[in-house]
Amino acid sequence: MTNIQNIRIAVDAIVFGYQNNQLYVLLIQQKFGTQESYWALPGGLVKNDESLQDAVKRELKEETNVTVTYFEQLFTFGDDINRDPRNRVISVAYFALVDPSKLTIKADSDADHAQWYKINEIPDLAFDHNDILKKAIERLKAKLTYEPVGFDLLPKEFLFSELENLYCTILEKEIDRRNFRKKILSFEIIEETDQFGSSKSGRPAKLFKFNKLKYNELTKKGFHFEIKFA
Amino acid sequence: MTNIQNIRIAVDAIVFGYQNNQLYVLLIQQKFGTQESYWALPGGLVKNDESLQDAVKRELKEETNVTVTYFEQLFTFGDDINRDPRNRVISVAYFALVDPSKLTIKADSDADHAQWYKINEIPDLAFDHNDILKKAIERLKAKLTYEPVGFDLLPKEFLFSELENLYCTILEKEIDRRNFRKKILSFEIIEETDQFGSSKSGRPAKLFKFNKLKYNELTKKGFHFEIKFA
DNA sequence: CTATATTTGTGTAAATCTTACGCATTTAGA
DNA sequence: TCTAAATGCGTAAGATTTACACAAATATAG
Repeated sequence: MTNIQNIRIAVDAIVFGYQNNQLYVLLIQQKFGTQESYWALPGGLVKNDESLQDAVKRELKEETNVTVTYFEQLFTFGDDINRDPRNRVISVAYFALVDPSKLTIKADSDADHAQWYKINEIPDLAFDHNDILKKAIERLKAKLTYEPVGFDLLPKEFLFSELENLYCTILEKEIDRRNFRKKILSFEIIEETDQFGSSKSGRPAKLFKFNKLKYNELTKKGFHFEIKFA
Repeated sequence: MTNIQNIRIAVDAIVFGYQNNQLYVLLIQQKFGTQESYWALPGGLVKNDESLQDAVKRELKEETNVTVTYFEQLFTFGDDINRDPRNRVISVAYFALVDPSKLTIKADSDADHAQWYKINEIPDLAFDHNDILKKAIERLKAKLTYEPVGFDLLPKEFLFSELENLYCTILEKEIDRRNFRKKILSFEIIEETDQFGSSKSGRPAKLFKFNKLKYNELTKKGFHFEIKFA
């Protein structure tokens, strides 16, 4: 019998990206270990002198070359003692959002191979990563309705129809286009630019941008972002 | 230089109780260590073969003799590398609710001393426990508005005025008594009993009880509990 | 160059929900 | 028996949400 604690602590990142009316997650392919060849969430062990947040950022940089725009702790997975067959590992999962349009992921390094996966084409992942991802999707859905995180998945300037499609796609719901627009505009946290977006056909649409400063101010005054659907 | 991870993993519990129109937190007094004589949240190191949840329950039982009615993971504190001056310790904090009226806490053991503290009379706590508590209070406030957790703080049978006071006290807001009652009753998740509660003066009031089964059924059908205030 | 398909931008009436109140009822105690 | 205290119920005004229709601006097919 030993009293010495022998538990590793790791971090994992669930990075969501949105493009072409599709929600994606960033996965990496394990190149070694018992879970070899399985795809997995980016992550790894925390260093002794490193904060949890720094650990996630470092792993993301190392494994995928991605820097995220939104970032928060999701949940700590440590109830299944054998979630990692090698050792007892407790993992602090982080939830992150990024606009994938402007970044290049590490696609062909020696060690790891990072890739965007469509949310409804996720394979069997290593460890309990399918569970972790499930929880992250729930969080994303919930968060979309009560915080303006959708903008972190879009380019700085975006079309109203893109925002609308993002909500429809991720929440898997029908939304009345007109009521949605009215609601969002009533918050006065997004602004019209003088640019027009490029669409294939139909009337050209103005580009909008999210005014985060304004949002923060309003929040301080008691404003609460909320999108509900029938 | 060493590559060996040397980080401990602990759990802490923030146990809320409500009595006499007051919100309380359960604290224990440290009997050893650098933080001796400081009050602290109950908690301790996770054992190698123990789930996080079991660790919290065990520590609570050992240190305070309390078994909680509601229980969920709050947050993992691991960004401040020196939050524990002895070692690097990452702590998974759990948020718990209990009706204190029916239980006896461990008040005078050799090792630890557990005690309810009024939420606005909290002393300087050990480690970063004041921060943890702050986050727990925020969670409690938020949760009260979108999940029926208030009932876990009350006896099985309660007066409407007790429920109302609980909301007023914890959320630190004025509520219109009549609108509050109407709202809660409209959910059809609490039931009138044929018992009457004992009040000092005024018209006697019926006791009510929360029908958790009904709530779960309704939730499956898409019902969403929500209490908002002006 | 005209007609058609496609997407954007705006408005309004009905229904629902929230808010702000008033008053009668039932008890304990002066 | 009168008063204070608390409960229980109701309703009108205001605000918000929902459902739905049509004109405007462009690309493309003919």
